[in-house]
Amino acid sequence: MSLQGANLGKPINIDFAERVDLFKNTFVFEGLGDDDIKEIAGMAFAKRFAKGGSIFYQDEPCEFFHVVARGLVKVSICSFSGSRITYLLADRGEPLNLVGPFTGSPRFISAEALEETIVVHVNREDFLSFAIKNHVVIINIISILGSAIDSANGRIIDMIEKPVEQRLLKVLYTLYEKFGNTLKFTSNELAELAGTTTESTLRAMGRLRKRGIITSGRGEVSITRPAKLKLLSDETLWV
Amino acid sequence: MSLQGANLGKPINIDFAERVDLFKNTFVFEGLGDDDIKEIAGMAFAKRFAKGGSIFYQDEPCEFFHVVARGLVKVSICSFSGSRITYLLADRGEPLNLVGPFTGSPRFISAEALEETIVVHVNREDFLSFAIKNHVVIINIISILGSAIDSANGRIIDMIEKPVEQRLLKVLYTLYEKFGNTLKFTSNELAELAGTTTESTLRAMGRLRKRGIITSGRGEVSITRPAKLKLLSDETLWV
DNA sequence: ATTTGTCTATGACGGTGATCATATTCCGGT
DNA sequence: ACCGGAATATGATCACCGTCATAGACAAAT
Repeated sequence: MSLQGANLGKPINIDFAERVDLFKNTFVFEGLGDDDIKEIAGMAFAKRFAKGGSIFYQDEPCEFFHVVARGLVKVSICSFSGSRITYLLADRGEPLNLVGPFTGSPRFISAEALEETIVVHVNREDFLSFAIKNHVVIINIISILGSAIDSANGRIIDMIEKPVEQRLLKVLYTLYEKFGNTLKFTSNELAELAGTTTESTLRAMGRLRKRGIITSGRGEVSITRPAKLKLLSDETLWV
Repeated sequence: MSLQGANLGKPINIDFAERVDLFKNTFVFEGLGDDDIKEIAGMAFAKRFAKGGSIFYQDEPCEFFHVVARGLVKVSICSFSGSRITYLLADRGEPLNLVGPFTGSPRFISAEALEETIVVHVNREDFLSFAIKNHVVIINIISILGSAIDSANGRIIDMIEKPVEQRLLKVLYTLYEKFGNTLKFTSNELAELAGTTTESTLRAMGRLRKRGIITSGRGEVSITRPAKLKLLSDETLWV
């Protein structure tokens, strides 16, 4: 159980060239010239987080713009009563917080490393003035936020009209497209994506196993019939 | 039943001064100087829509930035199977589409006038270059989008952990804060906000009526005990 | 005045899935 | 090597709520 402040991340040095390479693969910066990329890369510094480490916590004011350089980060939102949904699974090149840098105010999300992870930070104000100077960045951010809103609304509709099993299929197919055949997630993590309980996820997975669509072991699921999966889950999420 | 293109809205003239006044009350433009407000107001023109009229329809590419000048507009998203959730109830000063102008691409939302309504339009490109020139606008937009994302995620969690009645309480309290004691909405419209069916909404309303929290008539609900309502629905939505 | 459609209202039914409980397996830490 | 915690697995229960059906009230239209 990762207590707040338990794993704050250790500063770590990564090459300027490596940071440039990272930002060239970051969608938010797509459309920028090399010089601009270098400018923002020059302001960035990195931290390393162990599995389970907390990159930021809900209700903390936003100080940095974060981009994952290596590893995998789960961004999730948790209710008072304890239910939690994960909202983004960010790997290399994906930012963790697009809104925070603009408002500075805390939001109800927290970010946790799902494996050994390196996250690159840029000071909020630096990122802000850089974004404002470079319109492309703004447009990219707004279009990503638009997708996020669409996705969230889609999930609401799915909660209304789709049974657990179909939501899980959608989750699995989305993850398959992003991470490939072998998905290193626990049933609990999948449940947080599908908006259901661990038990229901386990039961649904049992059925999918019987139908030969997946195999599963402790902390991992393998897609054996992607084509069938695709067929069954017509749409995908944005995760 | 409003068929596509049935009510496209009639061009209508409204004073320059009136447009300026509108934009001064539009949160997206908060922080702008008078001259800037006048500049964007100069580019705006208005249309009138009858009750039930369609301001824009899903899958249409975005051509304009829209702001409600008078009346009330329901922005909603509809699934293939027909379930629909309403995502925004916009009255005077509220924009209908913040993302569209930046991407230009169609999104899965549609906007319908709930009463006699006047909507002010600005050409997408005009609005875009204006926003980019004026950083405050960008920051305002991004912070609104952030709220929208938070709200949508909150609704997902509510779908998981709150029963219909509590979701309805939240909807009613939110509407009460925005529109006052008398809410001119049908049970079906409330259902689309609470993420449930018309029948379940009607049943829940019956219970609230028995508890003396509301009274209701055809197409309208009145809040008789706001304090109790507030107490029961600890949080509010962003609608 | 009659009709038509929308909105409200309520009953009956049945399934889904959350909750609680228990058992077993697997992995990591000491 | 042992122990403890986490993850998987599965059963039993039951309330919520979606679906279908029916009926009446009200408003607007012809």
